[in-house]
Amino acid sequence: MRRSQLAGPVLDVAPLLLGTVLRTTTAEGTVAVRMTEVEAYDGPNDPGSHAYRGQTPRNAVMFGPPGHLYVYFTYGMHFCMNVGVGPAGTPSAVLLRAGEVIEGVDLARTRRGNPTSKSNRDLARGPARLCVALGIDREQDGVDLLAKDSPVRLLDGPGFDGTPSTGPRVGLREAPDWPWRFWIPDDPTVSPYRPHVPKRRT
DNA sequence: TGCTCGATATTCT
DNA sequence: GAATATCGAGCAA
Repeated sequence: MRRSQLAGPVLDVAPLLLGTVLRTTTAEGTVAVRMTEVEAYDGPNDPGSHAYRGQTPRNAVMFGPPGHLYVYFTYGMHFCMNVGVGPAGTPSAVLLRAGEVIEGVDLARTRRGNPTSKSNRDLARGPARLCVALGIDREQDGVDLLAKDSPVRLLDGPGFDGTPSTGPRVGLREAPDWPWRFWIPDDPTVSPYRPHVPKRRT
């Protein structure tokens, strides 16, 4: 993966990220994940995007140059991670939804809090789980994924060679029918589809 | 197996 | 005040 590739239209870039390897290195050790599921968010044209209503302190990274990490905190409890794509000033991003842990499995299991009873496929199955397994939080917001000394790196690699499956994005209120979710067909680490359900108050 | 519910940052109304 | 790009514990059937 090169930065020039990430500068393209988000719907072209999103499937390219399938099968690529993301590696984090911290004092605890190294964890690497092969991406199996992503979603595209097309900045100002997409009512489901955090950037749809303009720049805020939280989403500022999406407005910068491509190849930087956008991390946000949601539901009072969870982190999710995106790769900023498109040229600077275009706030498009690809949400990383799921992956397969291929390096540092023991550390990932420890971070997920259950070293024995969960199978490996659940370690990074879902965007919040992916962040936990990789040790991602707001500290990593804005890091350059293509810099050699970065704590979070998108590695150069072949990526997924086949035809990705597509479908509606998960859990969105706005534009739930746009098929901007991409995943590797038949991969067991792809997260289950959950439609948006409005929260009920008492 | 399939539901309801809580955790509470950030943004929007 | 209310909704949200979520997850998993706890409970009913």
